[in-house]
Amino acid sequence: MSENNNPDSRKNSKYQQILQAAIKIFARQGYYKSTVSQVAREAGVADGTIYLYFKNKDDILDHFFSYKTREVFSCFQQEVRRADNALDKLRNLIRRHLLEFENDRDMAVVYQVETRMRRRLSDIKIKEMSDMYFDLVSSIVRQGQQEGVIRPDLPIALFKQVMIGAIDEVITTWLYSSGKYRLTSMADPLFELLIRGVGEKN
Amino acid sequence: MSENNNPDSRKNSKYQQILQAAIKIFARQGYYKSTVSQVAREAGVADGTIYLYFKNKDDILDHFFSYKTREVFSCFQQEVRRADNALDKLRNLIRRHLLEFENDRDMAVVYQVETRMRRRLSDIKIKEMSDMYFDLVSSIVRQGQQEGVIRPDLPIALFKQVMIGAIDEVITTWLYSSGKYRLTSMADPLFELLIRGVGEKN
Amino acid sequence: MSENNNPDSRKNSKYQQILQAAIKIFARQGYYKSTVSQVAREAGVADGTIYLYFKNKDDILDHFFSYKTREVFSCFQQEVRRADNALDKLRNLIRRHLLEFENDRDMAVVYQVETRMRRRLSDIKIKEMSDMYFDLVSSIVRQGQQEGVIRPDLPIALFKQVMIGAIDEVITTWLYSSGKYRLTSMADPLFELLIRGVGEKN
Amino acid sequence: MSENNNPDSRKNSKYQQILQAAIKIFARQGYYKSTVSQVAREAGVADGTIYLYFKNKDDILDHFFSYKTREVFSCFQQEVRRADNALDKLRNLIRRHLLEFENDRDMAVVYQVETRMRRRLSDIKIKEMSDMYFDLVSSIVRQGQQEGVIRPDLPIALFKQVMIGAIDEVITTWLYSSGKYRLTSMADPLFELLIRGVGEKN
DNA sequence: GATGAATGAGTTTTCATTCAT
DNA sequence: AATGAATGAAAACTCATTCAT
Repeated sequence: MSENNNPDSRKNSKYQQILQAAIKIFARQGYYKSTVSQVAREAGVADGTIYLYFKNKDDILDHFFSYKTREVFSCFQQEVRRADNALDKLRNLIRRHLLEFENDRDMAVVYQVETRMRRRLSDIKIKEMSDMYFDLVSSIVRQGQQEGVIRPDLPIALFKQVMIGAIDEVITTWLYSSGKYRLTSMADPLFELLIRGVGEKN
Repeated sequence: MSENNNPDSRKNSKYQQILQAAIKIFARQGYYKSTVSQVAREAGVADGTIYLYFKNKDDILDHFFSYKTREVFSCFQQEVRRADNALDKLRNLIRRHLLEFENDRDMAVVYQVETRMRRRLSDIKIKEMSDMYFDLVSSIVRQGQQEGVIRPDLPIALFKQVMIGAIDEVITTWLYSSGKYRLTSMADPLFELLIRGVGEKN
Repeated sequence: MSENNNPDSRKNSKYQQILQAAIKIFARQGYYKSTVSQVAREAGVADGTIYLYFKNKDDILDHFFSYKTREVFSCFQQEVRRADNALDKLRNLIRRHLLEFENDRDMAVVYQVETRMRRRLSDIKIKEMSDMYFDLVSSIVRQGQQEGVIRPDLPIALFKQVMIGAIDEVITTWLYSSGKYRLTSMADPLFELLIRGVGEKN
Repeated sequence: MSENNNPDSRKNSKYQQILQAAIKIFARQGYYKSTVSQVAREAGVADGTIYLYFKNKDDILDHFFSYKTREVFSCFQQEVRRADNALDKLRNLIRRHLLEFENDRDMAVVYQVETRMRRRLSDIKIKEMSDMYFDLVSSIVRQGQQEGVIRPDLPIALFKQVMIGAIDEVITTWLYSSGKYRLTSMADPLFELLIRGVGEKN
C-alpha cells in the first residue's frame, strides 16, 4: 500500500501495468491486430494514459524488446557463470532459455512472432542482442575447445545459428502444441542432439 | 501469344501477376504495411481486379502459402528421390531448401517473416506443411538408421525441429546480411554440423 | 446531365462541391473549429472522399487560396484594363474588389479571417498575391502621375498598404454589420476619400 | 519583495506570468496550435495552475484582449490629450498606435492575427473597443472641422475604417518584413497621406 | 494555492472493400 | 472481365480539463 503510493512506484506500476497488458494483448492477437484501446482496457487505464508512458504504439513493442532482452540476457549470463566446464555451461544456457520462455508464455509468443518483423526493419536492439548471444556462445565454445570437449574445427558462427534456430523452433513448436508437455523437458534432449549430432559414431 | 488470349490463361496470368506483385510488396514492407492499392499498382491492374481473383487481402497470403508450399515441397521430394542413401538425401534436402530460398529472395522474406503470424492463428496450411516435412525427414532418418549411418536412438521429432530451426535461422541470417555470401554455400557446413554435432569424437 | 456524366466534369464537380462546402463551413465556424466530417456532410460525400481530392485538411484551404486568388486577381486586371485614365482605373479596381467580396460572402469571410494566419506562416501564395497587387497599383499610380492627377511625391508602397488596409477594413466592417447596406455602395466614397484625403483644400 | 509575498500580489504575479507566456506562445504558433501545456511550461507553472486564474484556454485570449485593449486605449487617449489642435492629435494618435505595437511585437502579432477570429464570433470586447476608437476619431475630426483643417463633408465612419485599416496594414506589413525598419518611421508619412490624399491639389 | 497524472471525447486520416459503369 | 471512385468503419493520437494529493 504505502509503497505503492509513493510517486515513483506509482509511475512505475502504471508503466508496468501497460506493458504487461500490451504483451498479453499482442500475444493473443498479434501486434497489428491489437488496438491501443484494447491495451488500455486490459491495463485498466484510459487510452490517453498510454501516451504518457509511451511515445506511440510502436514504442510499446520497443520497450518490451529493450526490457525483456536485457532481463532475459542477464539471466542467461548468470546461468552460464553458474557452471564451470563448457558443456555444463551450454546445457545450462539451453535449459535457462527454455525455462524463461516457459515461465512467460505471452512474452514468448510476442518474442517469437514479432522479432522477425523487427529484424527486417534492421532494428538495432535486435542486432545487439544477436551479437551478445554470439559472444556468449563463442566464449563457451572456445572454452570447450580448450577443454577438449568441443571439436576445434567447429564453425562457431554457424553453430550459433543452428543453436538459436533450434531453440527457437523448439519453443515455437511448444507454443502451438496446446501445452501438452513442459518446454524444459526438451532441454537435455536438445543439448544432447547438438553435442552428438545425428550421425552414428564410428 | 494466342494462348494468352483465351480467357482461362488470361485469368491465370492475372492471378499470377497479382500474386507475384503481392510477394514483392509484402517482402519490401511487410504484410500489414502493404496496401491492396500498392499490390494492384505493382501488378498493373485496378484495385477492384484483385477481388476477382482473391477473396480479400488475407486470401492473397493464403494462396501464396498454398502455392509456394506445394511447389517448394514437391521440389524437395524430387530432390530427395534423386539420391540413394540417407545422408545424400539429407544433404540434398538441405541444399535444395537453401537454393530455393536463395533463388527467390522476396518469397524468402515473406515466408520467413509472415509464417510465424499464421502459425499463431493455427493456420491449417502451415500445419500440413509442417507435417509433410516431418514425414519427409522421418523417412530419411529411418532409412539412415537401417543403413547404420544415423544413430538408432535419435529423437526424430526433435531432430526435425532442430533441422528446420537451423535452416530457418541460416536463411534469416543470410537475408539480413546484405547479400555478402551465397546462401547455398552454407549447405555443406550445415549438413556436416547436424551430422557430427559439436562434440569431440571419442 | 450528359455533361455531368463525363469523367472529367464529374471529378471536377466533386472537387468543386467539396471546396464550396469547405468554404461555407469554414466561414461559419472558422477553419480550426470546422471538422473534415462537417465539410464532408455539407458536400454530400463520405469523409474519405475528401482525401481523394485533397491531401489533408490544410490542403483544402491552400487550394481555396490558390484558386480564389488567381480568379479574383485576374478579374481585377480585366477591370483595370477596362478604363483609360488612372483615376477611373483606381475607381474600377476598388469597386470590383468590393463587388467580388459582396458576391460571395462565405469566400469573403474565409479570406478576411484566415489570410492573416497564413501570412504569419509566410505562405508563399499570399506573398505573391500581395506583390501582384502592388504591381497593379504601382502602374496605375505612375500613369496617374504622368496624367497629372496623382501627386508625384506619393510614396507608392505606403499608398498600396493604405488602400489594401482600407478596403480590407471596409469589407470586414460590412461583413459584421448584419448586411444592412451594400458593400459596393462604399466604393465611390472610399475612392474619393483616398484621392482627396481628409484635409481641407487650401 | 515583501509585497510580492502577500497572497494577492503573488496571485497577481502568477496571473501576469501566465498572460505574458500565453502571448509569447500564441504569437509564435498561433492560438489553435498552442497548447495549454506549452503556455504552462513557458510560464513556469503547472498545467492545472492555469485554471486557477483563467476559466479555460479561450479565457486567456479574452483577458489578453480586455487587458491590452484597455491599456493601449487609455494610452491613446492620453496621447490625444497631449496635443491641442486636431491635426496634432491625429498625428499623435497614429504615432502612438504604431509605437505601442512596435514596443511589443508578440502582442502585435497576436492582436493582428487573432482579432479577426474573434470579430467573427461577434466578440463584445472587440466591438466595444471599435466603438471607443470611433468616438476618439470622431471627436478629433469634429474638432478639426471646427478648426477648418478637416473638410466638413468627410464621412467620419468611413474615415475611421480607412484609418484603422491603413494602420493595421502598415503594422502587418512591418511584422512580416523581418524588422528592416522602424514601425514608427511610418507614422508621419501615413499621417500625411491620410490628410492630403493621393490626388494632385488643384 | 499548486501540482501534474489521468482522463476520454473528439479529430484526422487510412484503406479494405464494393459496385455502377 | 475490368475498372477505380466512393465508401465509412476503424484506428492512432491529442489535448483541454479535472481532481486527488
